[in-house]
Amino acid sequence: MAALIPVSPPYRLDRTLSCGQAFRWQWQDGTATGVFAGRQVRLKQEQHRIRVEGLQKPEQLTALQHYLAVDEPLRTIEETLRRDRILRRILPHTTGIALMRQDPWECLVSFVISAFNNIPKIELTLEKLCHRYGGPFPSPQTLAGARLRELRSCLLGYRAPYLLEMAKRIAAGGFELSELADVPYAEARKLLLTLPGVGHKVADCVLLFAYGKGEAFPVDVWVKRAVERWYFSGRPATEKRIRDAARARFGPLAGYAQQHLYYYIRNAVTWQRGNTVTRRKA
DNA sequence: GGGCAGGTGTAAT
DNA sequence: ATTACACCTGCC
Repeated sequence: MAALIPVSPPYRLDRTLSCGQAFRWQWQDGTATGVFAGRQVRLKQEQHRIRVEGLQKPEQLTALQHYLAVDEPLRTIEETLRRDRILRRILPHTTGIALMRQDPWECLVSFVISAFNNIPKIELTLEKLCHRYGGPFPSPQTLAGARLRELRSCLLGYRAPYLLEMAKRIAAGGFELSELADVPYAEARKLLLTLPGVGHKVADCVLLFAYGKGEAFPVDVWVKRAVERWYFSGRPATEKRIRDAARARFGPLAGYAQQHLYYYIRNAVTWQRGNTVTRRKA
């Protein structure tokens, strides 16, 4: 049984799902496959709507709409971003990206794993975690009861203790993820930084991709390169300087600016080198 | 086979 | 506040 989600331009499902904010959607033949609400789901955009296969209940569809952020005012957002002369040049290649509203716990785990790692292995690790601990995604309680050795067998490497300690703290009620939603960006960031394995970059990813805090500007190696090249005349700049500059320039749309810069520089490199992006085989 | 890959923790300045 | 260095492990 298929359902339809209406979308308005310039929303683009392909760019939204493959701009680095979510790791668990596989894309092939114009269709995205992934897990949502505990079910295998297939998504395909047909002009002004998204065809959804795999969901039964109306409330699951509503939740999916929320997750995909199809209601984001992208037209207005991109219009504002185009006032920046760099983004004005980039946007034709990146238009349609929406910041999703992911589950905070899943997002947190995903990006702790992402540190000093590569994308195929991050995806593989998440798959192994879900497979070994069952469910659509292992809860804090489940991971809190896991054995360190067992976690390591999911390719977590040195990150396994971080995940275990984080899960224990959250499961024991020592850190309430849901409460961060109402906490302002700066304070929520400080709180996230107290978790093991969470540094500036991961904290900003979670604040942006799960809590919708638009001031967040995650600086990874790619965004660093992009900002140095296009905003600092090719001069090296510290991570903090880059973040401060971004917040000053883009304010609450810093996160959107980051997504467009990231998506563009990653793909530009790919285009130059001739389609050598490493994607894990299905 | 050696180096690389979406940073973070730790120690020292 | 800023900087240097080690780090699991699969993959190219």
